[in-house]
Amino acid sequence: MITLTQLEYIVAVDTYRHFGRAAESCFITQPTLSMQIKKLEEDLEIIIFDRSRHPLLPTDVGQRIIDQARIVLKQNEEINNIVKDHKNQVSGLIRIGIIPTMAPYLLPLFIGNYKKKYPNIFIKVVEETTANIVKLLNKDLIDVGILATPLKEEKINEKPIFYEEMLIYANPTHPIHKLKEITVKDIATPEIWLLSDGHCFRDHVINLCSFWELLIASSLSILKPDHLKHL
Amino acid sequence: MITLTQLEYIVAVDTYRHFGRAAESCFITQPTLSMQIKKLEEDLEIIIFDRSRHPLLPTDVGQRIIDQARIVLKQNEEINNIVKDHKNQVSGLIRIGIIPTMAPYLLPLFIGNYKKKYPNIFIKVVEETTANIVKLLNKDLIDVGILATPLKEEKINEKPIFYEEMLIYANPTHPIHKLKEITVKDIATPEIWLLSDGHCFRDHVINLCSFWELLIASSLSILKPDHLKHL
DNA sequence: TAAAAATACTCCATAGGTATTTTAT
DNA sequence: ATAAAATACCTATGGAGTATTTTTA
Repeated sequence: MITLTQLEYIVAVDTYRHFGRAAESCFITQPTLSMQIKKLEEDLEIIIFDRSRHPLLPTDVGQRIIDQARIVLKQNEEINNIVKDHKNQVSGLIRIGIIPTMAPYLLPLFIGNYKKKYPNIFIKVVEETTANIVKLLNKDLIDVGILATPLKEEKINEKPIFYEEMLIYANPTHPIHKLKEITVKDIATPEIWLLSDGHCFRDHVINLCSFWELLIASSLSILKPDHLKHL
Repeated sequence: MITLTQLEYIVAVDTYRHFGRAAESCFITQPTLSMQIKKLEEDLEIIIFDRSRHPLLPTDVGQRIIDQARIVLKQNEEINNIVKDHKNQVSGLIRIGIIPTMAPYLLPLFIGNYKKKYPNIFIKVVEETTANIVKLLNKDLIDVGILATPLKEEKINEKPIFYEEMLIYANPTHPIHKLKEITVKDIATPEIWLLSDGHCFRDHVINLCSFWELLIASSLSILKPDHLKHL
């Protein structure tokens, strides 16, 4: 019979791609972890990890099993949430990944109230790039990511929390003020001031330019907390 | 730590509402079952079953936990399906509940092909009334139900497999032949021939009458296998 | 030749059993 | 009085440990 413990162990090995560190993360020794994983593999008559690769890699079936194991564990965690909810003792750690551009404007809007409502929840915030947040989500090293959508990542469930107009700010004397509609060509100029390369909002502007050929706005307005009043 | 075994046990007790029979269904003795359930209740510091009621009943939290436990177990079962799928050895038991009116016409349309494709699957068919099929589904005593929708049961996922016209068959000399549209009043007559009370198709006709006030058909055409060719 | 995973063995916590008592209709 | 669940006690499987060997970049 498969055990939840075994599922935790294969998920840990998948996360760390290293038996020793995975064992440590589960607060057990490496031989114990090896033993349990071997037992699971023998029970299922399936090789889950290819140890010949370095760093080790799950096999194809192994990956499918691990993905399903993550679902089982998440659903099992829900039981504990039901219990805690019933005892009015919602507690635990919530790990939030957020892009640095949003962090100082978004977090103050809810962290305070949230801590007041759930004093036993600890909130850990990591500021990371979009790409890294996606990686951390996929490895279950964070619980939520706050970033600019859409991601089009299969395993990530997106929930828009607000939409933003994109605006262009220009000097009143700038010729752009006379235009009714602003196209890509009108801002394809070195005069434009964007976030530097690597920032997702820059990518969004670039995407808008290349795909839609019609740019309505710049990314800078995102930073205005006024726009977030309804949160 | 909660174990999958414990989840199976509370689900069994919920299903049978009886420790002895639940234990039997899990192939263990009653004291062992009692012990595990007590242990789970102590671990969670929550009473799951109210033993003072006869037959015993889950508490409110208990019911929420049991419902979640069923989800966890189903998701865990998926791991075995992945394994079997990988070994091209899809096997197991599929329990189908079907209303007697449909059974002899629907089942022959797929059972044969299905058994050919998955020779290691055993199919168990029970013919039951709609109400009983719903009960069996909720208790996980069957895997699928085939019946006339809609049920409006919260926990049951409906998937229409085909729609049927409802037709009225009448003697050529009957005055109904002269009507362009047939309303409830036109068939509110003792002449109508319906399935007897308790049959869901009769209920459907009754519902059509009371809610839509316009009846297009009778239930009898359901029985014509010609209508199922596209399956 | 290091670092990582597997193996050998020991130990003890606990799932499961049998026999019996307690509790509730 | 009877059926059902809880309790007491025993057994043995297997999860987890330490020490060591094997494997491979």
